[in-house]
Amino acid sequence: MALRNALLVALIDRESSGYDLAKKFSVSVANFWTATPQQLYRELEKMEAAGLLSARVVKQDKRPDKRLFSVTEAGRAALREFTRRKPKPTTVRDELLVQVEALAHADVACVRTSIRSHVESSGRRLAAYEHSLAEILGSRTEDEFLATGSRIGPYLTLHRGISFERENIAWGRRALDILARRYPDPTPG
Amino acid sequence: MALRNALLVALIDRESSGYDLAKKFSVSVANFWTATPQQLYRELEKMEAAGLLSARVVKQDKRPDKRLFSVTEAGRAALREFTRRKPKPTTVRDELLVQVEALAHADVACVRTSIRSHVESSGRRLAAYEHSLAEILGSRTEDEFLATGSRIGPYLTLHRGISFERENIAWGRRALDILARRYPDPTPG
DNA sequence: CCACCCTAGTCACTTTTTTTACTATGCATT
DNA sequence: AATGCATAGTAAAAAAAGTGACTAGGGTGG
Repeated sequence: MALRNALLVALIDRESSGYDLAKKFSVSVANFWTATPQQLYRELEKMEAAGLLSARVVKQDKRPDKRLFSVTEAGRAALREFTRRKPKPTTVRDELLVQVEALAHADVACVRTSIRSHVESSGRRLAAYEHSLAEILGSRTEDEFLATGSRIGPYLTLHRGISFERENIAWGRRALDILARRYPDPTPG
Repeated sequence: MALRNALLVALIDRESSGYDLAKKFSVSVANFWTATPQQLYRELEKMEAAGLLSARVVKQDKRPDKRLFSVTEAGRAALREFTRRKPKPTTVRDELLVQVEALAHADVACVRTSIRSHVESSGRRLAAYEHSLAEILGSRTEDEFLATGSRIGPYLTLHRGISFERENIAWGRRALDILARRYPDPTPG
């Protein structure tokens, strides 16, 4: 029932297909919720059955048909009701940190490679979030936006995502430095 | 199969009961993995059956018996093998951020309350992580520790947890400020 | 003395999530 | 001509996770 709320939010301003949502969940929404495409399609069906969403089929030229979902009045009410409840504590599952915690018993070279690739994907997500933020701000400064803008919610979650990814990158680089000192590469000669 | 690795790490330096682990997962391990006590007990059983752990019962005075689990050679090998594989991407599920994203359609007073309580629990976790870090460092400076210490892995994951919680707190406070300006409390008079 | 919390679990059930493999079409490469 | 990639999904099963209730002794506060 939790993915449900994330879907309501993702759909509230714009009707989308499952496919659109899958992309959205791999970028902006990824910031606070992760889900696979299969999860999305299933949950969308259930939500339509529950009357939270309505769907219409759009035929396309040279492309498969798609079903566009939009939030119904009942869906809006459910979302508002959700915002009144106490949110469940954040859950994090980070295999990289499990590997790092196990460092003394690990294959350190592999862990270093994993950290490097983690830093890279944080860099990609950071760029995507910063791009979205720039889009939201438009030509306004942050102060102007904060005084008058309408998308304060997305602004705030994007900022959280941006600082999270920046910290990921800073942490990863520092970890690599420390590991390079403690576990130097075998140098030729 | 992923909780499994987190359990191997949590047990690798010290045999523990399910109950001990539940506490550990609610503090230090919470940093990178979350699990309920039921999950732990179940997974411990399976891991014992798979030969990754061995268990012994300890009778206690004035307390229920407990079963202490420790990692076997096969368990160590499995952990090392795990560190060689590419870690799965981090998953985050944060209902608070879903609520914030929905701000324009939300009960703002409730969301503000949720942010406040989120900031408070981050504060508690931060204090716990900083305490653990101080324990790891002992009387050494960070530089001395980094040059000679043996618990580099836990040091690094704790640092990640600390910066994460600090960012949570900073973000939450800023969000509350912004919301206070945009949605002022109804002032009497 | 009762209510409640701490230790140390177990059991049953339900929901959620992940994994794997499919169906189709069109477009651009090689 | 075959290959892979993007679009736009569907299906089924297995694994993992979450919820709630229960046992049982001991200690603590009011």
